[in-house]
Amino acid sequence: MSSKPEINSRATSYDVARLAGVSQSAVSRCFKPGASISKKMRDKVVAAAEELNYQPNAIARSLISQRSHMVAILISSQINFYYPEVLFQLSDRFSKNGLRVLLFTINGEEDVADAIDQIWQYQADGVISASALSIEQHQLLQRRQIPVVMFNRYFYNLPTNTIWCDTESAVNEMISHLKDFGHSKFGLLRGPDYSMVSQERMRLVRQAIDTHGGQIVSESEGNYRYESAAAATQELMQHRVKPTAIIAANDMMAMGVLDELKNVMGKSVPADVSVVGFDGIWAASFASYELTTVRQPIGRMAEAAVEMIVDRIEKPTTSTEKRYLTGTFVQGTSTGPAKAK
Amino acid sequence: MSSKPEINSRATSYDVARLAGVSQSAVSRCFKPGASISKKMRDKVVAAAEELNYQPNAIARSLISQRSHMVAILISSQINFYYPEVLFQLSDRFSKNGLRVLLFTINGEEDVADAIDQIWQYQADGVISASALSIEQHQLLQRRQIPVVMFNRYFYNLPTNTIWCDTESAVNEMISHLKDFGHSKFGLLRGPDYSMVSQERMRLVRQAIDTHGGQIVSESEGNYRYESAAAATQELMQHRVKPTAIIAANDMMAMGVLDELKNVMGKSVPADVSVVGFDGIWAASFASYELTTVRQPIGRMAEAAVEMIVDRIEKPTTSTEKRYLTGTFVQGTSTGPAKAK
DNA sequence: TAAAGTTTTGTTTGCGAATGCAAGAATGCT
DNA sequence: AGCATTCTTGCATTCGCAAACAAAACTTTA
Repeated sequence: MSSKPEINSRATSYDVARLAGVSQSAVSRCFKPGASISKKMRDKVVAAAEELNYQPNAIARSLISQRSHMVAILISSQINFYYPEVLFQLSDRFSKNGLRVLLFTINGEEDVADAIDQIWQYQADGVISASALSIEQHQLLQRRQIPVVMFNRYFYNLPTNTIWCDTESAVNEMISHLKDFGHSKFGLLRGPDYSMVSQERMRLVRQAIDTHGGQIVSESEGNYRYESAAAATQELMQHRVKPTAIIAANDMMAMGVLDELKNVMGKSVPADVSVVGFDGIWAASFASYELTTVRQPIGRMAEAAVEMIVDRIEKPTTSTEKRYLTGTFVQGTSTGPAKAK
Repeated sequence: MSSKPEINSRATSYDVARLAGVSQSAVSRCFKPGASISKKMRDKVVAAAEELNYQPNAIARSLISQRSHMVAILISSQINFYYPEVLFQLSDRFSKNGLRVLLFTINGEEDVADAIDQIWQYQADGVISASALSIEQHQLLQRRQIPVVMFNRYFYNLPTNTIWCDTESAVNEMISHLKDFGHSKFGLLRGPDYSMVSQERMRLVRQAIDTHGGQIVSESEGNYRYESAAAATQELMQHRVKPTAIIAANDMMAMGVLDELKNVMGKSVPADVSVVGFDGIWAASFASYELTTVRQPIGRMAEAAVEMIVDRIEKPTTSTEKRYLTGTFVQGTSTGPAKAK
């Protein structure tokens, strides 16, 4: 209340107890929600605590209670607007749930290993992984009994907690939408071949193309990053039969494709070529792009991830679960009628 | 080494000590760099530790050593590509310095207050603030003896540790560049008026315009966000004397201006209007924008911030310091010759 | 009003590692 | 060899709080 310019050394629960004339355990109870304590006692303690500017030491509390109330987030530090969106969504929600975020930005395999050690050392209550994680690393965390939720990651035949975006019907809509515009020659810009997300997206795309008719006239592999799209676009367009629509495995690359087409190759989008992506990142909706895409419900996915990890922390024996949230088809202006031959 | 599918309960230094036939303090010393310990002892301990998969408990270590090796980062969760860039740069560097990042994404005043409490409770060793922080809140942290480094924030007349980008000469270059292109009628899109960054940038812009000649024909205020640029652009362009160049207080808004001009108002950039921004965010370099801008050396600034906070943690009595890193003028294609009248 | 039940409070121990101190081992020096 | 010096090691204590248990205070009920 009053401003205190002087330097306080940190007050402990004993200091508060002494000032309030009660025992240390009373102070502890006063700060533990749901503990049995009388109003009179609480008032006394609170008054003393305020006087001393006391706040419980979370470190000590973590040590004794074996619960740090910290959750680790592993996230790729790759320059891809998708990740920051996920991260901020997760972080906002964790703080609303009374959990602190221990952030690990991942640049490579060795960063993950390091992060896993730190998670263990800091007794993180749980882990959300939105970055590459090997099966071994996942198992290591399991052995250490740390709940893990994979965000848009997956292992076949392994019991993992996963939040996944189901894009099947949206992909169907997307291809149908392109078909309606008269597209039948597609160019595919895949993500890295090891990426399950890319594999799945491309599988659904092929399946939908089979269903609706049309053919894939050229293919290329990118690394999900904006920069990788330039060369890939050239490759896709140099094919003898040119695609009239390019399907990129994520928005970031789709933006790169669009930029390469429009600003480097002098093509017009969608008049000459249509472009679609995946993710529904914010930047894809900018007027310069207005991508047609399959949007992940990132907010809801983050929500679900937080719920799931909180459950697993509270009840570690809960069996694993995969939650599929449905992606939605978003029509932008990057798609239009196929150019007449 | 060998794969151990069974569930280990966590080993403590006592377990290791018992297995190695030494005292607990020997184990502790073995894991403390620079402690006095013989090779024979170290080998014994390391062997036992590996056998038990032991890693020191950072929580316990923090409690006794009064050093958590965690640094808090306060960062606005506003949708502005600048922040994620800063955050990832900081995070990557902290992990290289053996510090963990406790992330606080900030949505409003009350989030900051909450974060400050958590920082105190978790005994964070230091704080990097790249979000709004009131003087009172800053002082509270000072009273609690927690080193703070402000990232692109500032208080007049207060001893604070600050990393700041000095854009004076770059702004000069920018205006001179516009002048060379024949621009003399400028539209200013300010950031929020309380923002020191915006104040400073606009001050330098006005000063440079005074120096090089030219006039500000219209002004508007935005909130640094992409969306706020649309209406502001309309406002700027509806003036009786239309600006031939628009100067936005950050790239995010400059991108919005560009999009509004090109994609909504049907203008051409830079043929009809030139646009410039500030920050030098990655997205501003995309082919659809290629903004002319004043780039902050974000990497070096992050580096400096980390260095500074590490110094302050190691030697808390070090006097405060402001470090000004020089921004650079970056010429894109969003600027060109002023349209003949 | 006294016994039984309920709630509140205090006492004590322990979470897991770091560290000052003192004892013990190893080394240097004459 | 004998003594001083340096290096290692173990013992005991400490960090700040939580929680099991015991003791005390307060309610209820017959």
